[in-house]
Amino acid sequence: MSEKTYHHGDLKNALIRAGIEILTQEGIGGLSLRKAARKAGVSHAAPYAHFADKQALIAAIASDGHRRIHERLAAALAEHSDDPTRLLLGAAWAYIRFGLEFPSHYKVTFSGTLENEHSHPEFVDYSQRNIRLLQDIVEQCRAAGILQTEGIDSENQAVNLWGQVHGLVSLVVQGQLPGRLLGDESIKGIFIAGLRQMVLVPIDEKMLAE
Amino acid sequence: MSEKTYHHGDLKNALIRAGIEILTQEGIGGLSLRKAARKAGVSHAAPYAHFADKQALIAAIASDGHRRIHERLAAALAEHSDDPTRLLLGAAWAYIRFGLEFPSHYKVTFSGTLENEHSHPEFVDYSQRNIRLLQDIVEQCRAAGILQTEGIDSENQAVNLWGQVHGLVSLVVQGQLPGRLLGDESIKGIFIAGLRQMVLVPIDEKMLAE
DNA sequence: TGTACATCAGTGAACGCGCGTTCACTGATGTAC
DNA sequence: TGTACATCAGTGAACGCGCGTTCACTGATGTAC
Repeated sequence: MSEKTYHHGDLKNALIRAGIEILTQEGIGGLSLRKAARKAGVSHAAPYAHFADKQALIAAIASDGHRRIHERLAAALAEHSDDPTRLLLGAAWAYIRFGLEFPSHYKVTFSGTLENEHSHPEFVDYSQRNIRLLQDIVEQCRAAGILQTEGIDSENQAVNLWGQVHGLVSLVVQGQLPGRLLGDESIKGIFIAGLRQMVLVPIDEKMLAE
Repeated sequence: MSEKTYHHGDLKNALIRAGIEILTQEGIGGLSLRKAARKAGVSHAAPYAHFADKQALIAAIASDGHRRIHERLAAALAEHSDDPTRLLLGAAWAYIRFGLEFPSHYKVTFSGTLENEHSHPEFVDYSQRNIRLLQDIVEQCRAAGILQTEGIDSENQAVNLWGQVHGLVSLVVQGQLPGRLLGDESIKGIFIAGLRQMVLVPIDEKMLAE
């Protein structure tokens, strides 16, 4: 993989990876096509063979964020197919952990750096896959009597749940919470306390393994 | 206010207003010190008499966002001092409306465009004033038996509530929700449904006047 | 009331920079025969 | 297996641009006497 050849072979993905690294190290302001090309060991014009413009690279990175979240949610779904309470907790916590581990990637995925979401169908697809997956999870929980079904349909409930978790991650990632609340344990506590109010069965903090 | 004088008189605030306008019209990427100066009718070097650098202008705009939110929350508090249910609904809805009316301003306030939040004490102050105000509201609701008090302290509860509302606004403002869910009425519905799950008394949609 | 002077908000030229994007090109690859 | 050729991913020079920031300056303001 590290031989230098005229043709890179996997430049598109290499640029996405490079972009994510730049994001992680320098934040959103530091991302440029030229820098990504440099990091991938390629001339600054090479990206144009794979991306129409800078926005297209950003769209690819944002889509990749959704894809990674999808992976994690799907893994939770597979692991806890027998226990909806653990499923809900596991999925939400997996989501939160992605945000905390890769704050800059998370921000690009959600913070509107992408200017015209709807002109990047691949981004919209990935995003909607996640909504659907979340709605599946919510429906399993409703069927098992873990979530209220009265006065709210499953789509609304899924959006609310997503909003709650996303909001919490955003506040943390964007430095809006006082420092005292920022530790992993503290965030877990806040998250559990919030979930407890929505869920109809008792929740034990120890259900969040790892 | 519109005579042309050598000394502007209120340039600092004029630049903040200009910045907010640019944000509204062109989004975050369009904001530059030079453009704000142009819009305020002043040479491109003039801003440096009032802001140390570009980040300082961004910090001022973000602080102004928090200030405006504070105004709205305080107004809700004053208006509904006798009815905690309406207070909670009114405050949350006032917050949401600010985000929907001024999406770009909202984004700058919360989306981490500001690089080093903690080196802008004025921003931190404004942000913490809002947390405190929200916590006051939560405490009133707890005392009135409208919010659960078991298993969650008022700070956690305030952060959760904030997270939920902020998350919902963010998803909308950043185009993450399918178009079908984006109307004002639809958002109101989602919001009410979410709140209903957290609040111990019945909520009537009509409580959200306006 | 009038004058001298310190203060400071604004000007405009100049700097260097990295960026996005285009273009004519070249080197490698794979396929038809 | 060998050759001709189309395809296309990559190169490097060049473009124009707006930006952040600095600096020596100038015009207005207000205050001490």
